[in-house]
Amino acid sequence: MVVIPRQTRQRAEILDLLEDVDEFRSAQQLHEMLRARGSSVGLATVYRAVQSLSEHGDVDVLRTEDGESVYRRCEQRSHHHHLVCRSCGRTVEIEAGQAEAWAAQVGAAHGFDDVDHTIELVGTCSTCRAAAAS
Amino acid sequence: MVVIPRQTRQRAEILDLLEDVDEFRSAQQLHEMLRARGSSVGLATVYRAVQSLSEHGDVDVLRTEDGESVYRRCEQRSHHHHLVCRSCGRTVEIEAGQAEAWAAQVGAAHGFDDVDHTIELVGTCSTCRAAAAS
DNA sequence: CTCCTTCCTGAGAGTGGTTCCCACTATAGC
DNA sequence: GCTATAGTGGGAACCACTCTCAGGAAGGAG
Repeated sequence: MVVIPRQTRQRAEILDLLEDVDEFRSAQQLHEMLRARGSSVGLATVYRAVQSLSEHGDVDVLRTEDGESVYRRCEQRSHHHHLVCRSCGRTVEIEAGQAEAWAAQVGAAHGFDDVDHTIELVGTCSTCRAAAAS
Repeated sequence: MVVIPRQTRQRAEILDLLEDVDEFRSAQQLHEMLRARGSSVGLATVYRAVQSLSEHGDVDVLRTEDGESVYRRCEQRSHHHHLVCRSCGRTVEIEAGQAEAWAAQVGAAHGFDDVDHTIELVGTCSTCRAAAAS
């Protein structure tokens, strides 16, 4: 019942690009980067690709403060969370076992089942802090 | 330097409505509810009101899964988090001291400053679970 | 109470991210 | 190769949200 996406030039190029990028990027940014690389992929195709990739767990999705979806290919394929620099976008993948245990416990205490959690951290990384101080 | 918004019929009606509503609601939903009540307030005004209210900490904002902003007047005016039923929208305000301590600690461990956190929980409440089981 | 400044309101136009439509093209199994 | 089928792309459509700007109301000064 699992549908395997067809292997096309476009998907390959998008995956290649994602390998080279370390920060969360929007579909539009990815599209622009592809064009800058000289490859032509339609914007709609980029949207379809990142969407399908995220459904398969191959990329992670975040929503920015202004509602834009941003994507990133993470090292860890298993469930994890992110600590993102609000200035440069540098991203650290973090384990949140402790916070997740707390979430499950709080949910249970209020009689809730199947509790999903959204946990994301945003801060200023040491590099950007040093740059700002100068 | 704090700007106090002028007191108008529209803002009063929106606040009144928010008092009566217990779930997170979008600006558009609030607008519709106002019209249903017989009061006419422009959609733009609803957007402006909830935005200003949220900036003043009088209402809480959440982003739904599809990127829509939803608003709710909470009991606690101090910082807190939410456990929301994915089926009926029932909302419980929760303390997250434990999770916040964890967030600050993780941030510090990676050299990040001014770490903000987004922590929201979604589950199925006992009432909805019972209803689904029947 | 009245005037006047300033802010608020609202209808519609504009914006921007995302999805849809659909004719065309490329993939993968045979 | 051939064919069925899925993917592609450009533009239109969509939708939440914001802006514009002229008219109206709030509230302080006198």
